[in-house]
Amino acid sequence: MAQTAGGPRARYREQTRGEIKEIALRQLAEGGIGAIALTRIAKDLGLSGPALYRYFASRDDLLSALILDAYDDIATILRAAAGRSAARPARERLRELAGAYRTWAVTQPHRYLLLFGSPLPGYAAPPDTVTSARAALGPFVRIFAEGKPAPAVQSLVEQMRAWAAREPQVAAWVAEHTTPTGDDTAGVALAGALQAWTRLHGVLTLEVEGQFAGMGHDPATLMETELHTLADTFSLT
Amino acid sequence: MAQTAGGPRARYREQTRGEIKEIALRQLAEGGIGAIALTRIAKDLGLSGPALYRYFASRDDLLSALILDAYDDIATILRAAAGRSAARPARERLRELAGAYRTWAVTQPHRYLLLFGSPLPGYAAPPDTVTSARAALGPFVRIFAEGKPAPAVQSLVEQMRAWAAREPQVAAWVAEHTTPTGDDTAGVALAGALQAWTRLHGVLTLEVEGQFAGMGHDPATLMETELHTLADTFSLT
DNA sequence: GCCGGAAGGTTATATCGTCTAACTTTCGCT
DNA sequence: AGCGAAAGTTAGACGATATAACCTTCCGGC
Repeated sequence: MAQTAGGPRARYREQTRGEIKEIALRQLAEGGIGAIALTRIAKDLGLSGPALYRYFASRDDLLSALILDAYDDIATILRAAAGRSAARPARERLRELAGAYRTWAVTQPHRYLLLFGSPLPGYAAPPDTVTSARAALGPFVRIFAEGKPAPAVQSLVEQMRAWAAREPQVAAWVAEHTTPTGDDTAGVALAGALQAWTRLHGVLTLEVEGQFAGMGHDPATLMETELHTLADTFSLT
Repeated sequence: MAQTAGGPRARYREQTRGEIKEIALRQLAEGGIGAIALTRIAKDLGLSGPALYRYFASRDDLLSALILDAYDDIATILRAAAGRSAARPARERLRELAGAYRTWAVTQPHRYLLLFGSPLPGYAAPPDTVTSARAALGPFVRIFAEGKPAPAVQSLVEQMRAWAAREPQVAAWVAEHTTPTGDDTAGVALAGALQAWTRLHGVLTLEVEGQFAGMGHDPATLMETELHTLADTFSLT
């Protein structure tokens, strides 16, 4: 986080915001999103009621902050996983990334659900989340840039190629993570990353929500199978 | 639904329960799960407040009913899709099933999220949901029973085979949907169905939650790609 | 050093939601 | 005809979000 310099007032403010978020995360872990209650946070802090509104304009505002933090967190651990395995073959890098992602998700399921569970009633994701989500996906893009996609995924590759061609920001984002080798690198890289992300979520949301309860498989095995076959589809080394 | 015979009292009761659920679905469609409020339902019905508790013991009780209805609904449309395409090759049957499933989800996203969005605070899924979920998956099991899985999915197939061997109910459920041809039909069928379900959810939850907003692809294409490659993995005809 | 004003905190209150308690009314059934 | 359960009512406890109106602390410029 930034240094939060400024006067002592600003520093105190930032610290209090931090404490509030901390307690909110505890409530989240204990009872899910619905259990995050400003009044109870206030009580925990020894404050009373409306004082919290000095720090967060509304409950949604607090939740937004938690969501942004979580995205940042994920981006960080994924960057770390990517760095840790940078020298290894693409398949293993994918495995490492996915493993880090899954660990994050299953060790703090409520936080994962905060990001990917049902969107809140009237809640509209702040535009920053798109940026953050992209940052998180970056490492996946890099991996699939080297892929040679099977015919079955061709139309998806084509759509992604067109997307990158249409929006310069996207092309720039891809370029940031790849050293372009061929012509439609961007399309392949984006398609692979999208599929990887989608498959991870397929497994993880079901696992984290407990929908696999009573089914005789190890979710980790399912996830690895999903990524294994994806790596095959893109002929990853 | 059953004839709900019995006295006129029972019939009236059942009808009122139906109206309550109807209004609840409307609120769900308009504002998500959080927008379902017993008091407002009561107002809509011209009743006042606590009267609803004669029909549903609690808000969670009402939600449970909605969830069960939704599962039944899905099972029904999937059965229909399976019947509609019974004579066609496995790949096309998969496509038909997935299409029906996706249509259901995207035309009533809130209802889909009711089933697969974040679980409610203290809500524990009634055991019936497991039954219902299994019923919904049945048609997928049938399709993959004919598959010849690639080596990449072997460990998953093995786990599912062991599961069926361990729990007679599961074996019976599989047998109900297949005409066993080989030895480990059950393992293959279950693994394929599980993967199909997982992939569908990966795409659909992201789509329905709007997480694909601003990404340059058609979710339908992504879904078809995902299933196409799965069909390849299982060498479906 | 001092004092003006913003930031932090308070209590009171409106509103809305779930759910219980206690009472009354309706109406099917014997 | 009338018993009794089902259906409905009002009153109210409780907890949550959020606003209003009002003190209090203390940073910072002069």
